[in-house]
Amino acid sequence: MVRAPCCEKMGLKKGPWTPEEDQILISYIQKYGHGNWRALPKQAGLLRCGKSCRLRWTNYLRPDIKRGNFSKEEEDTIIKLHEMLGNRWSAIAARLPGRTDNEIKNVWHTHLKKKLKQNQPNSKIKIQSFPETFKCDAVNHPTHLMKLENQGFAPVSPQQSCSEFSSVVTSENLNMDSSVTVSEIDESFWSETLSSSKNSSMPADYPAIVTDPELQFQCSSISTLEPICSYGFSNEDLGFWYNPFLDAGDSLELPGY
DNA sequence: AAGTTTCACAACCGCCTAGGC
DNA sequence: GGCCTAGGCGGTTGTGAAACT
Repeated sequence: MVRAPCCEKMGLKKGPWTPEEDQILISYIQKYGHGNWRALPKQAGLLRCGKSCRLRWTNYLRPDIKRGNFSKEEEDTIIKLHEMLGNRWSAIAARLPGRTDNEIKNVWHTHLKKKLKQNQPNSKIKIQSFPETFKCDAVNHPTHLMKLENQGFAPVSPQQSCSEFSSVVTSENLNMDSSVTVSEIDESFWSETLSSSKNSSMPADYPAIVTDPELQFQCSSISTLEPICSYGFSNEDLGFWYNPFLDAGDSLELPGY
């Protein structure tokens, strides 16, 4: 692919936008829309590349953008969504009306990452009861790229057959309020897990716990899940755990979300 | 008060993907 | 099917402001 010449070589301007440039862009888009970003700057009389115009509009000038500091609620939402989705800023922004991916990315790197480090030295989730109602305090776990280990609970791993997995997940050695250590795993875990579950002993209708985009938890079956990236599954962007005690369609309570 | 460092955030860069031809 | 382009995304950088020495 032939890369387009950079802005400077084309004699186009870079760097911070002036109020005059902003006004030209706003007026043009209000009048004609932004069907073709590449052609827009020329037609509007701006010495900018289309990409720069698109970024300025989507990140700063759009009328539906919420300016100002993030509220506590918004910060909490970002933290929770980041646990589920990782650095998928646009997916996170889609769930925060009026906020842009760039803004969320910045607030994450400048505030929230530090805040999390200070507040959460240990990565643990708490199992409150199991298996009648699966409850967990998910506030502290870092991302959904994790493996639940020991104390009688583990997600399915590529090496485990269905029966082996069932035997691992028992409630007998789980006490109320017992904790489960969480460790991060590499991205191949989920893709391997999916291929393993599809290839072998995992029944197609094996129940899974699925987090949906609205942060509601529900059960589904593995047959309805599709990989969307190396570490997630679903039609959209979901994390999941297996729980053989649940049937597809069951609902669960997961405080903290 | 002046110089230096740190912080916050806007903007850019380069890669990827979808879609048209 | 291959090429090309536009748009979208996440990572990174640049720069002005604030805090610190």
